[in-house]
Amino acid sequence: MKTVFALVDCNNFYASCEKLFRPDLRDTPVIVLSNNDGCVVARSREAKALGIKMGVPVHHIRSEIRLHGIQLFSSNYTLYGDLSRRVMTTLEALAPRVDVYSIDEAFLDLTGVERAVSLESFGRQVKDTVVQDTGLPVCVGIAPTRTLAKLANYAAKKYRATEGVVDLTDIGRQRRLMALVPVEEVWGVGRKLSTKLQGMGITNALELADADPSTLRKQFSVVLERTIRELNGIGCIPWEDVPQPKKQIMCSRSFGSPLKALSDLEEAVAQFATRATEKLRKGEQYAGALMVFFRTNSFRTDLPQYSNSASVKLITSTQDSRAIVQQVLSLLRPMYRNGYDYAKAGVMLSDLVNATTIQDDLFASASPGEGDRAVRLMSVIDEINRKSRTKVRSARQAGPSAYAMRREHLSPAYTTNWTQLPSVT
DNA sequence: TCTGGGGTCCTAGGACCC
DNA sequence: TCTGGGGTCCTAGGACCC
Repeated sequence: MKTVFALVDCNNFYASCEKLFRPDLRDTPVIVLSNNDGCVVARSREAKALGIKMGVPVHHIRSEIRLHGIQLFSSNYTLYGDLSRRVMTTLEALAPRVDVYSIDEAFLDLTGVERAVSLESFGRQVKDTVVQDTGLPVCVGIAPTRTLAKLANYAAKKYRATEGVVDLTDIGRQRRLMALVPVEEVWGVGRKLSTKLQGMGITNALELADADPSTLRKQFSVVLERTIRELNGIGCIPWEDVPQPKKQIMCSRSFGSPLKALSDLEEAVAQFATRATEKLRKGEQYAGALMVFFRTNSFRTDLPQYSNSASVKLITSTQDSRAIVQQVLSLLRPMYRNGYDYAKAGVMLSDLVNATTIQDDLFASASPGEGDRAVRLMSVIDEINRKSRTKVRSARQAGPSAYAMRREHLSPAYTTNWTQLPSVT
């Protein structure tokens, strides 16, 4: 049976989430900002039409914001995460297999669907059901491979006549569309690669599809070879039946205002280490290595710059916040230099393993039972932190206000906090 | 004044071994 | 002038994704 994928992708996801609870903004241009209200990370249809670009620093577009009355929102990941779950739940009821690819998109397995109903009408059903259940608009691209489904979704978004659904299972249709799509729009072809490809005369998706895969593999990499095959309808990215465990966990932030003192940086990285370890325990994993980094603001070329990072392999894999915080701090201290404005820092946990593959430290001095006690302590802390507003934390972690993120345009937690439910008046 | 955060995969090149 | 060869493992960094 022919494999068929659908890619369902929410339209302007973060901006749509914000508009969902603000019907008064229905036709108003809306943009959502990154952490610290730094860059534009999402734009409503109206904001795109005004030429607001993805990723621009918000202070570069102050005049457009004033001129057009663009509404700003600080990113509200609690809200987006909750609405994302609702969308995915709806999709899981519609298709036998759903692969959640990111917060706002998922691949559906539509293999065999065609025997019951046309793919296009199934796509419309998906789109209508999601908007009915969640209020969020989506587009649906249908094709024999993931890369072509991405392309179909691109067309569904770009061409209004499609009404948000494109069935790209027909080869003639694939080729006609590919001839219209610039090569940089192909999934897996980024800025660097598209510049090089254009230099070779490959400017659209069709020219890439018709290029020789093994030649381009030698010149670039196996990734591009796979992309070419996928454009030709040969699937190279199969279904994963078991979700793959994470391989690394990152926690990093830019600071709302720069930090100078070692003690401030210590507080920050201790907090990142703690949060990263919480994620680790949530996935029931143990870290075998960790890395800490920090840096000044590289955009401030007028200021002295310094950045550094260090990593260490742990003798015993752990999920104990105290051990990880202690390691992170002992890496940080010798790298610290006085006299700089530090703008960002982070902690990365890697070499992640699950409990059954964990290897004990032959030379560990801990008495029997020590490990169990640590595990119990951590799970009690996690439980308290889940339930309570006042967090339990180690003495090293910063209090909530030490270097608070700028979030001047934050919307309420409409769906996850009883006190912030939307009200109808 | 002000420029995000969190991931994955692949490759090249060095270290080491016989 | 000529400077072994080939395998494995690991790491850092690049490129991509959303």
